[in-house]
Amino acid sequence: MSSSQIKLFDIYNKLYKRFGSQNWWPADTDFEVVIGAILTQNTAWSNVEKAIANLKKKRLLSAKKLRALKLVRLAELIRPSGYYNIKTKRIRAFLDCLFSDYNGSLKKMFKSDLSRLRQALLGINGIGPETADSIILYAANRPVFVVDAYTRRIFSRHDIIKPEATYDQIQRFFMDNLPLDRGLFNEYHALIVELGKNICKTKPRCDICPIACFVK
DNA sequence: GACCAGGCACATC
DNA sequence: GATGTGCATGGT
Repeated sequence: MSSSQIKLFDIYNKLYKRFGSQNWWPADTDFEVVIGAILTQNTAWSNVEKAIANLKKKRLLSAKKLRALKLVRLAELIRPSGYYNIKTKRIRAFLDCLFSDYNGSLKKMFKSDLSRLRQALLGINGIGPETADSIILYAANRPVFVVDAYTRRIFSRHDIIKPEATYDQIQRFFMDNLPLDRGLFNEYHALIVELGKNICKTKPRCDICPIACFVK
């Protein structure tokens, strides 16, 4: 094993030991994962939960129901998640793609091979690499590594990646140095988020960041 | 009241 | 290609 491989396994093991299984994604259906992935863009999950709860309460959390909903009504329901006007358009854009290209069926959409699925998702306005990969990993159950702000912050602080590395470069680093295991990728990303939520809020904390005791 | 959160698109240079 | 800005609510 290379030193990068050893480091990534070591960090994973330490995170798992510290935080345990995260059981991601917190959703009842694949469609809920998709909506949650869009709603959580640059947003605290606690706010997303309120928006999802609104949709669930009205029994609207399905592709068909949401598609039939007026945009102002959708915006009103997802309001607690913030950026609600933009997110309304993004959800709509996803649904447009889902219905025009896959007959409204997530199952059909997820059947295409991994790179075609990723390209299709990235082609939707409002779905960038992290949202696309979250959908692919946590809804389509395919092995892609999800990179987020915490991943960059934590791993660059520990000199494992460069802070200026692109999304694709960081993703490649993880996927080149870990087995392509969707269970592992699922848990690893969730653990990184859990660590980030707990301690890695602002840059100046780096020196006293408790992650040091996990990594070093 | 400031700062942040599981991003992304778009404008401008 | 790099850098800056708008989008918005709710918790600390």
